[in-house]
Amino acid sequence: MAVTLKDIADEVGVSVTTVSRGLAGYSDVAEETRRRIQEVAAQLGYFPNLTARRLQKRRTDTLGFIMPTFGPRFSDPFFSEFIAGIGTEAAVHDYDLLVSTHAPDSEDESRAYMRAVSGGWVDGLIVVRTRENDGRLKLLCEQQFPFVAFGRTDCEYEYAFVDEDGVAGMSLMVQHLVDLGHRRLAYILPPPGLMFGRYRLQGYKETMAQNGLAVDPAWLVHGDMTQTGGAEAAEKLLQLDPRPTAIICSNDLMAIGAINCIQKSGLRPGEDIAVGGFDDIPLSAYVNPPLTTVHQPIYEIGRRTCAMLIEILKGRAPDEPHVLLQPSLVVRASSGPALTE
Amino acid sequence: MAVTLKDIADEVGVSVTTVSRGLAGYSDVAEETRRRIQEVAAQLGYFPNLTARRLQKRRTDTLGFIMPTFGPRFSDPFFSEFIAGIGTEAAVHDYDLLVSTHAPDSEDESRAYMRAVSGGWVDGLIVVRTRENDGRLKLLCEQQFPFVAFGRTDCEYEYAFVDEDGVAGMSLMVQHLVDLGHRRLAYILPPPGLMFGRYRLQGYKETMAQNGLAVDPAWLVHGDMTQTGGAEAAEKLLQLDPRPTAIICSNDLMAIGAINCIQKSGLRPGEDIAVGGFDDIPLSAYVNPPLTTVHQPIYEIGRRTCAMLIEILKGRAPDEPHVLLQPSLVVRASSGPALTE
DNA sequence: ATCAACTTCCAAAACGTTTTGGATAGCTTC
DNA sequence: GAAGCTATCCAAAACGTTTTGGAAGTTGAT
Repeated sequence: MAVTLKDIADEVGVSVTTVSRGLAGYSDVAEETRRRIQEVAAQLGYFPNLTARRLQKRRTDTLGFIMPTFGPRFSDPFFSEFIAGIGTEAAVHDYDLLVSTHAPDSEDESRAYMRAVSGGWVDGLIVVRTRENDGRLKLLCEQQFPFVAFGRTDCEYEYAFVDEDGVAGMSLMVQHLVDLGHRRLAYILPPPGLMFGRYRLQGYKETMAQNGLAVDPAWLVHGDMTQTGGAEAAEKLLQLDPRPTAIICSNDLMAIGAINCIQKSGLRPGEDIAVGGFDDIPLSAYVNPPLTTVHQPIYEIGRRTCAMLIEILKGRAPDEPHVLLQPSLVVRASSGPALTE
Repeated sequence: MAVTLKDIADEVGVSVTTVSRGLAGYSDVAEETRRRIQEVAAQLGYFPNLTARRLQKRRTDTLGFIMPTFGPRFSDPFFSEFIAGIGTEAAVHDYDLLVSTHAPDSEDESRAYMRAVSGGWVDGLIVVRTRENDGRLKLLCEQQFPFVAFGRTDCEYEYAFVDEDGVAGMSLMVQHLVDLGHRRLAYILPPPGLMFGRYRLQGYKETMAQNGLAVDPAWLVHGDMTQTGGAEAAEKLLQLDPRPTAIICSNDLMAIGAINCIQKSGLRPGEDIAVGGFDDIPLSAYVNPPLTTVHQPIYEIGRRTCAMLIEILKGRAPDEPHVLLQPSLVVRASSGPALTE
C-alpha cells in the first residue's frame, strides 16, 4: 500500500541505499541521481515509515507525560496549561508528545514507567507532582533515563527540575490574610505525600509562627485537588467551632469548590469568610467573587521543563538544571476586606 | 542496554522464536519451557520493544488528533474536554493518543495528514471542525484511511461521524431570546468555512424568519473562537446604531470575551444587553453573570467519536455510523429578564 | 516395524529504514 | 601503465519483533 524506498529504487533503477542517502542529502550521490530520486519520491507520494526509521535510529522523537491522576484530567486547568506549555515547546523542536494517565503510586503507574524506560516508548519523560520517596524518580535515575521533573524531592538523586518556591508562595498568602486581621486560618492540603504540599505546609506553619499564631490541627484537612474535593473539605471546616475565618486551598479548583460550598451554607465568601487559592488559573479571575490566589506561570513552567528535557536529549547539559521560580500574590475579592471585629 | 528477546533466549537456552511464542501464549510451547521463559523475562525486567513490534505488526496502536488551530489550545475548554473524552476511551482500549497542532487549511496541516496516512504515524485519526470542501476528509476518504469526524461536511464521501444538530441548537437560542422580547439579535460567527458555522447560521436565519424578523447583515460578524476575538467582535457590535439588544456567540469563550467588553463599555450584560453562548463549558456557570448557552456534551462526543474509530480499526463497522446529537438550552442570567420596552 | 498424529521447537524471512564497509570506474600524475 | 584520487554506487548487516513453514522427536495404533 504505502510507498517505500524500494518502490522508488525500482522506479529510478538504483539501490535502496542510494535512494535513502539521496533523500537524506549525503554527498556520495550524484546531483542528477538525487534529482531523479526526489522527483520520483514526490511523484509517488513517498513518506518515510516512521516506525522503521525509529527502530533503526533507536529513538522515537517522542516525549512522554504521564498524568499522576485517577482518570485523565485534561480539563483541570493545571494540566491543560502545563500540557499546552510542553506541547508547544515539543512541537517547536519536532518532537511528538504522548500523554497518558495512571493513578499515582499504583502498580499500573509503575508499569507504565517501566515500559517507557525499557520498551522504547519515548525518548524522555516529564514528571510532575513529585512525591516523598518518589518511586518514579528512583527508577528513572537508576536507569539513567532522560527526564525533567516539575518539583523537587527528598531523595539523594541528582536530576534536573523546575520548581516553584512553595514556602514563599504560601507565606505570601498567609501573611496577606493575617494582615487583613485573620487569626484562624484553615488550609486544605493536597493529598498526602506530595512534595509541593510539604513545602506549602512549611510556609504556612512558619508564617503562622512568625505572627505568633498557634495552629489548630483541625484546620488542616486534605482535599483531592478537584472542585468536589474542595467543597467536601470546606464543609468539614465550616462545622468547626469556632469557625476558621479564612480558608486557603492548595489549588484554585478546590477554592472554587469551597466557594460554592460556602455559598450553599448561606455564608458569603469574601465577606463572611475569606478564601485563597493557588495557581491563578484563567478561570480564577471570573469566579464570583474573583479569587485571591498565588500566581504560578504554569504554561511557562511546562515550556521550560520541556525545553530542559530536549536540551538533555540533544546531549547538552542544561546550563541551569535547578530552577526555582518565585510566585506572586494576586489579590482579588475572595480574600475580602480587613476584618473589623 | 534494554533487555531483548535474544537475552532471554540465551539465558533460557531456547530460540528467540520460542521465547516470543512462549510469552505470547501460543500452545506450541511446553508448559515447563513457558514457565522458565516467563521467569527469566520477569527477572531480567523484559519489556518488548514497541517500535520493533509495531514495525512487524504494521500497526502503531496509536490514534492521532490534529487540532486545527493556530498554536496548541489545550486550555480551550472545548479541546480539553474533547481530548479528555478521546483519551479516556483510547486508554480503555489500550491505544495511545498523539496530539498535535496545525493551522487549519495550511500547507503544514496538509503535510501532517499526509504523514499520518503514508508514514505509519498512527492507525486512525479523529478530525474535528469539519470545513466546507474539507481537504482532510477528501484525502482520508480517497486513501481509505480509518478516521471518524466530529462534524458533517458537504462533500460526496461516505464516512463515519458524530455531529450536533447545529440548526436545532441555534434555533433554541434564538427563540429563547425572541421570546424574551428581543428583536435585534446579533450573532458572532465562527471563522468562515466551518461547517458548524453554516448550520448554526441556518438555524439563526430560519428562526428569525419564522418570527418575522429581518436580519441586518451588520449583526453578523466573525470571531476567532477565543476570548479576545469575542471581545473584539462585541466591540464592533456595540458601535452599531441602533444597537443589537442581544449578542449570540459561537462558543462560550467568545461569549465571555463579549461579556467583558460589554462591562468595560459601561453596560451591564444580562440587563442592558443579553449574551448567549454555545457549548456550556464548565466555566460558563461561574462567569459573572452566569452564561445562557447551548449545552453540548463535548466529553461524551469525544468518547463516542473515539469509540467509533476503534470499532472501525478492529474491523467492525459501527452499527450507527452517523450520529446526530440534540443539543439543549441552558438558561442562566446572561440572557436577562424579558424586555419591557 | 510402519504410519499417522501430535508435541515441541527453531531457522529464516519479513517489516522499512539507516549505516557500514567496500566496489567499481574514471581521472590524474609521474 | 601503475599508483593514487575522487566520485558514485551498492550488498549486507543491523534494529527487535512476529510469522511462516517446516523439522525432530514421541506416542499410539496397526
